[in-house]
Amino acid sequence: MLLSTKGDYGVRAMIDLAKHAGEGPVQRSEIARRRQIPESYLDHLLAQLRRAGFVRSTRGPSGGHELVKPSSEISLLGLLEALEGSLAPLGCLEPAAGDDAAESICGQNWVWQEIYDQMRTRLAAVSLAELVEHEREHERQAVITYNI
Amino acid sequence: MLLSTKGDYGVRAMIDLAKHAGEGPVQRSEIARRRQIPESYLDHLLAQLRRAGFVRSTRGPSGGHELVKPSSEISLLGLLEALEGSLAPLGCLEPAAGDDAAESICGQNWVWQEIYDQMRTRLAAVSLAELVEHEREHERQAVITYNI
DNA sequence: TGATACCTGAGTAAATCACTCAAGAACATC
DNA sequence: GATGTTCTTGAGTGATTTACTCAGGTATCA
Ligand code: FES
Ligand code: FES
Repeated sequence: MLLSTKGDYGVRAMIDLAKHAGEGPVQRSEIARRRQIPESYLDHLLAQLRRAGFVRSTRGPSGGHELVKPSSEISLLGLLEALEGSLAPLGCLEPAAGDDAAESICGQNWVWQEIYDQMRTRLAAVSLAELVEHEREHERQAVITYNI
Repeated sequence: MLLSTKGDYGVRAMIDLAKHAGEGPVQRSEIARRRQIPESYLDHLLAQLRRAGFVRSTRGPSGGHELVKPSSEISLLGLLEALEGSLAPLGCLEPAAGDDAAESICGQNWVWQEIYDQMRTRLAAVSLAELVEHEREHERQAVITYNI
């Protein structure tokens, strides 16, 4: 598995923040409840997101977290790489300082390089705003189904 | 990282076998040396590949391993899935019996489903024979470079 | 029968994962 | 300025996975 809970939870949290953007700070306890994330674990993820410059936070009563940039300017790629580090499917694909000796010994390198590039391109093209929109659409569908 | 050394070593070994197909059994010690794989570890990988039906082996002096099918009929996808299990980048994408409740709670599901499908399609389209051919090409290039 | 090679399962050190806990620092309100 | 709320940080932990090794066994050939 390429993504750990870190990436998954982190994106969930960001979707939540994006959904409530402009309504003032959102508290971690609310995010945790709504998105089913252990609260004490979410702490660390929010800290990481803040250090990465995606989120700003205020302390004290009625404090919480909010997005720094508009959600349309945040790509899924940027988010996930901030949370997970490199998304490379293989160690030898990481840009880890001139260690391309592996290619000569291992013949599947090029296929994975292709796949990795495609993956990154796709992830870069998806914005947080799009994820929120998708979720809203999904909710509408659910309501319609329920009403029938 | 999606792939562990298991998948990497396993494919390396298979490339080696494909390269020497038709020349009788290849010994694990040779594979290990040529492909830089710990020999005692390779044992387990070859056993797994045999159980998965990719390789047949003969014991005793001048024994070893050889491919069961022609290398053109072995896809990289089949190989890797036999070695690594599912290649799903996220737990919730595994076909693990009607657990699609995750989609309703997590909004990035669909993007990864797309990426996963593309990845599998690409991997299915690459055969072991192609990997060998690529490696041969690479060797030729290296020789030319060396000669200049 | 003995040398050669594969086969198998147990074991293991190190790393990573998915958290929890506890102490602290900033902030708002009364 | 005391109090309670909320974020902040680091340390610690059990479970799991990774990447192996090792010891003993089995089949085959000469
Ligand atoms: S070492 Fe990179 S693909 Fe094998
Ligand atoms: S739970 Fe599957 S993408 Fe988040």
